[in-house]
Amino acid sequence: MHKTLAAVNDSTVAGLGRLARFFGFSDVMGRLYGTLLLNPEPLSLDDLADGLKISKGSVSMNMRDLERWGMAKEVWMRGERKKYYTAESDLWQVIRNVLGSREQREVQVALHVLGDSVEKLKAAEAELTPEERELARYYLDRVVDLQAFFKVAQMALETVVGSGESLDFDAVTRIEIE
Amino acid sequence: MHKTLAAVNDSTVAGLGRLARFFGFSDVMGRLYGTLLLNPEPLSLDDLADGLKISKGSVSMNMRDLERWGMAKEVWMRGERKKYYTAESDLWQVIRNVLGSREQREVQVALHVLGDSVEKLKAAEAELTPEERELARYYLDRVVDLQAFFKVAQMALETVVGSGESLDFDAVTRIEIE
DNA sequence: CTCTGCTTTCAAAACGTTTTGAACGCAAGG
DNA sequence: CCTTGCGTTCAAAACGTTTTGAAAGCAGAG
Repeated sequence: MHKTLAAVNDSTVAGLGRLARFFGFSDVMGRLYGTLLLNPEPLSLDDLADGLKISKGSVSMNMRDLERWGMAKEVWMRGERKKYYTAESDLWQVIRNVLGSREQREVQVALHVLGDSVEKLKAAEAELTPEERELARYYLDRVVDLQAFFKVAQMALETVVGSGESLDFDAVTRIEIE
Repeated sequence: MHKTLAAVNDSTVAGLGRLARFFGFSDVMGRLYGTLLLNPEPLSLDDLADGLKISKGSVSMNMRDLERWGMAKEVWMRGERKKYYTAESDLWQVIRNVLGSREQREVQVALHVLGDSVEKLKAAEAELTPEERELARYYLDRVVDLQAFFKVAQMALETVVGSGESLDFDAVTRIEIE
């Protein structure tokens, strides 16, 4: 393959590895996704293992995860006994999958815990000594601050996750903040 | 201390540990920050080491990081030889520090690499075989998609980082894809 | 049913990160 | 000066995660 193509392939695959790490996935998942993304044709487990120089076992496990997250799909090649995969190439769909089913849950949990804290602090007020009561108020201020942060996060996530079904990438480059 | 206060303290400190991890910091950093956040008075290294049951060496190193990130400040207590710290309690300030100096750089780098790829692909076109040329076009499409994603991220970051005292939430939800 | 070629599993090994604590450095007080 | 009480450093140990490869599983073909 021409060296320019190889270089672009390498940096893209490596970059998606980084991105995967950033989102809390394994590096390998990102690299597998990148490899699939840059291949017009579906690839088999062996193709992927060879291409990335990792064991087949690892490919097998990571591909399962990629499928679970809606980042890759299995493709049936007629007359073939191997499994073939392609990348889900709609990046926004991938982002929505991840944010929707993982980050949103995290934020919900955090808000729930913080809400609990607020309730507990208020409920306990009666049985506190004056000193403790002062500290409780201090806690309350801090907990409310944290709640504010998570509420913003929640809304931001809802905005992204709830955005239109299919997104036109050419249009994205013309994004504007009012 | 009253058990309610202790419980709220525990869950908040643990939660901030999680949050720190999410943002790519160590768990300990988050817990130290949480401990400081919930203490009206500054704490010494020993206080922190005792409170979190970790070694003084670890506290020392992690506090340095917290300071670097603008998440905690040293406080001079007159007549004391110990170092005392308080948390930077303006959460938005903390968020802006982190996003501004770390995430934004990451995104810049990514955009730069992708821009390079686009250039290289275009420049190499002349010397490619017809097959390679087709693949190059395919690569270009994918790289442009990734660029679009990072541009959105860049704008979102700019919105948050460039916001004033308190984040104008409407601005976040108005990052729109046309 | 058996063989064949592929996928999946999982325990062990490799690897990377975090934590510790002892040694060191440093500054203030005597 | 020395001593004392801190903070910092860093190598070693503990710990956690990822990768591997051999073995087991499974499905289709004959």
